[in-house]
Amino acid sequence: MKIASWNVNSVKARLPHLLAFLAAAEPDVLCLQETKCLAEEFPTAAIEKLGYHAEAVGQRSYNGVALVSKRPAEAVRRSLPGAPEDDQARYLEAVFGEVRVASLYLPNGNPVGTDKFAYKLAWMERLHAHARTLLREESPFVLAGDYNVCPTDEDVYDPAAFRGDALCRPESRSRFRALLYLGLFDAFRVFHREPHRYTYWDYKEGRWHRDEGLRIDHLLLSPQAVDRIVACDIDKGPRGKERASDHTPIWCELAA
DNA sequence: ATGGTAGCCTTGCTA
Repeated sequence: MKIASWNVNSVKARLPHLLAFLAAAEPDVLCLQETKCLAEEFPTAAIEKLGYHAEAVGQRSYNGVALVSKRPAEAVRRSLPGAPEDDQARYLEAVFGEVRVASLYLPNGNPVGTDKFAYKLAWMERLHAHARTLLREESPFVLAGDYNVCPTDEDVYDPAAFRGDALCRPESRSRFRALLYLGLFDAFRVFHREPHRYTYWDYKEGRWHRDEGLRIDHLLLSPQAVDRIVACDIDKGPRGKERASDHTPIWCELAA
């Protein structure tokens, strides 16, 4: 079972690239973030032509997440528990066979010191509480998405320049580590120890061409999912295309 | 030389 995650930075602007990725990579489940469109405007028909199903939550202009899958989603959860007043479309979770998969778009949190940073940290604490609940089931699950956290300085092209950034602040990193301390695994690091492997490159200043990026898109796996993992990697192909998203997909393969 | 890019029901905000 192949599970991929990709922040597409507008699903409408990226539809040709999205369809090409589905056809080439053939993931069983693809988690999308920053779709930037209402659920009823999600390009479901084009995706269904490739034999995929789609579930989406969205809002105008910002945020929005989706699950694109070969088999239909079951037991769909359309928000992260813990804050019923939170109307930002950042979390979607469903069951596909024996594996539960979430597509999440964690708040960016910049600028530090504002309510945006406080919202990010609170959102991470809600995610921690929810992960703890899911772990009690002792079943395979994958929390996939744009975490907007560089776990260590090895995940940043210029750690000094990002020291004060919400993606690298100690408060963000400690909450990310708290997810690992629960027993979740950073799937990429199960297979790759080398530093400076990125999933995001800023559009500005030629960052892509100089490979100056950040590793902020992650697949966090429950122990029962890690027991099945056979591969995980970053697919840099889509980032190199014309009119690319600023993120590229990360994927893992779980044995049946 | 305080810039640069991309997307959005755009003229400012988010990333």
